[in-house]
Amino acid sequence: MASRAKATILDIAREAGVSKSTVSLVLQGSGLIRPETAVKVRKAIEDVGYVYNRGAANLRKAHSNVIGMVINDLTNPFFAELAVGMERVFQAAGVVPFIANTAENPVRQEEVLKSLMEQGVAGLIVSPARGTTPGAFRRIETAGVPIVFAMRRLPDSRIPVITPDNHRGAVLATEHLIRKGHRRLAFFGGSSDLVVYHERLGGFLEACETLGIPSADRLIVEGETSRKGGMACLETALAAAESPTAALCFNDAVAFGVMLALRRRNLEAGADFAVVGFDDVTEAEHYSPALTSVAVDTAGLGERAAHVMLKMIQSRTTRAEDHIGAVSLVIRESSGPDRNKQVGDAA
Amino acid sequence: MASRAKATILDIAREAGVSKSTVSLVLQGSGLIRPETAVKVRKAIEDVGYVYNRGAANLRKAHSNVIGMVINDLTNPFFAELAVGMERVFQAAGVVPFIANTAENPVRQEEVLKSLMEQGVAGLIVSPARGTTPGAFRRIETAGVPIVFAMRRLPDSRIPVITPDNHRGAVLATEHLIRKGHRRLAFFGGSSDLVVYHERLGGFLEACETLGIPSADRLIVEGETSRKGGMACLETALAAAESPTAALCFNDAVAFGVMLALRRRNLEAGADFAVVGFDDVTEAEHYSPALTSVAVDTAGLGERAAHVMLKMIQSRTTRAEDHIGAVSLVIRESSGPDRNKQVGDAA
DNA sequence: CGCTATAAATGGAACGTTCCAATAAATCAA
DNA sequence: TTGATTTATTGGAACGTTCCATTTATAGCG
Repeated sequence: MASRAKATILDIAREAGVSKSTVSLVLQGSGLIRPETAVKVRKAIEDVGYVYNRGAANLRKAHSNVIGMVINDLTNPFFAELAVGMERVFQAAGVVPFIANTAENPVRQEEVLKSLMEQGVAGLIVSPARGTTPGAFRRIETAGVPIVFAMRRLPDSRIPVITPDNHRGAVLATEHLIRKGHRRLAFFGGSSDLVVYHERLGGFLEACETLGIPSADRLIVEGETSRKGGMACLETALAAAESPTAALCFNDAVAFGVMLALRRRNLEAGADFAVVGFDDVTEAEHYSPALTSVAVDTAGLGERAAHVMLKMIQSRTTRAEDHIGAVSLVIRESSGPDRNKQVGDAA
Repeated sequence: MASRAKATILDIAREAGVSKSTVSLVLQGSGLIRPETAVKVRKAIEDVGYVYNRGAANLRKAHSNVIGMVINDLTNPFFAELAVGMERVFQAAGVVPFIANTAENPVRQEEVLKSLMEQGVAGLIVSPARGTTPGAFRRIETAGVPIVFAMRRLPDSRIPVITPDNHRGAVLATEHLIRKGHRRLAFFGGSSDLVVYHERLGGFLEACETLGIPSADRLIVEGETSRKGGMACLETALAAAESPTAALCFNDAVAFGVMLALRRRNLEAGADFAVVGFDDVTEAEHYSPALTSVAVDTAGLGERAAHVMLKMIQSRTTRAEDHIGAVSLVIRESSGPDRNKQVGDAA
């Protein structure tokens, strides 16, 4: 079976009785070759079991057709949804995205980026790992390879970013809680080495300010952005002197953790303690009680990021505008008794 | 900034005052070069901002260092965990895995495989999409590129498979339910175009047989392998004349769906209807009630698959033994009142 | 000192493609 | 008929690496 030395363009040229140039033209779908010749060549390709060597091709061609998607945590369904959104667009454009996971580890990220670059990617969409150093992408920038950041930004970088309107989302959610009558509020989860954290926390604080919640009645508990982190946050909060009655969580994972911790204490999310999440992952709707959350249109942002990348590649530029995606509050049961059923308006 | 024509090995040779061959040797970490020379060269590499062109290298080298992981559904945390397990091993081996998602679509899978092959991957780990045609991998086999199937197998293929012991897992789970006193049992979710389905259902039926549950008291409901599918299954089952009191679900997603549907009917999983899942995803433990499930050591299977792949590449063979992973039943609340807290023994 | 053995560095050919300039064949104008 | 134009096809020179066979420098030994 396994025909030894793998077939090259010359083998199929010989097989079809044409020159290698002709085969190359056929491969690229050039309109210059006579249809009958093309058919003959394609048959030879099939017969020989030829596989195209893109590495060799890229040696001469300017651009490759592969795009790298670097994701900081694939096990988080949120980022998986993001990846899927991007994929849809790339597929339609005939581009194959390769996904690489950094597991929130900057060192791993470095390796992954290096490898992708060596592979000759046409562009990179990155959701940077926590703790990424500012210079981590300089190498790539000077190489002239377009990059787009998705969901997360770096403190002082000029790389275009596609992100939801975190500030506005946090404002919407916080206002919602205050309007429900809560006067002592908490912000749960996340840590200050993430720019997103500041954006979301900022929105929370602004809404508190505007609606007259004194800073003494705001509790901020940093923590892991996971279920476990959320559970810890709730424990901390309930141990406080004047404990809060409602919390905006950094993301849905934290919110799920909070709800679990509540249940363990025989408290009910919604009735005894209001919980609002962020990101509105698909699970949120199915939880019990269903989680009120800020919907960010994850897949839509993924699509947008992919489009921006394609545009950048096409116009061979390394610059693009940021995109701040609209958000909306999806009100479900976890934020309190089900009195008003309307959905928050989009930003 | 972006130094135009990107630097090659010759540029850095000139910069360092050595020959291109020397640079190549340094790049490969050959012990032949004098340490001081290596240092000089590495400095030049840094100064010039050189990026290695793996495509060019692969033109001469036998093997590339990239391995493709083709996953049928990245949004399913189960497969994401699998991917993460593989990654761990590959990272340690200095190999970079590229992940591609097929979204359970055979056509997409075809594209993805083609692209990966063109990229010159050293090997492929594949969780085949549902409905994959038997011949889909012939191309790759004849090209002599090693493949391993993970979690799923194809009906009549000689490609090595890494999979959990589905049959045994189903037997364990079913026995557990029967020992709890249930006499009318259901098997929920999945469909017969999946080999796994037959394995799991087979275990269920065998256990029923052995422990004397007549076939009239076994209900089999096919359905989507998702929450939604699970909800539908339960409705169907409760509508039956003599409805079952317990169900083994095809996977955890189905089980979650069943529990949601129970809650909507104001029934409690465990007390009113026993539910057992399959795969034991991390969520299972955190659900309420916590889900009894067959643990398959997902990440471990991923690691195993990666190891097998590395071994195949190293020994340049395209054959390897199948690996059937041990499973264990993790008993939690969803399968009935919390009387016995022990964990099922491994297969 | 000359000779061999070892260590370090090197030039050139090859890998599989693309692309340009050139050719060959067919068509048209005059 | 000849030349110009169009249509298909083709050889050869890149592209950036690796690897083999050499060359050059260094050391060892009698």
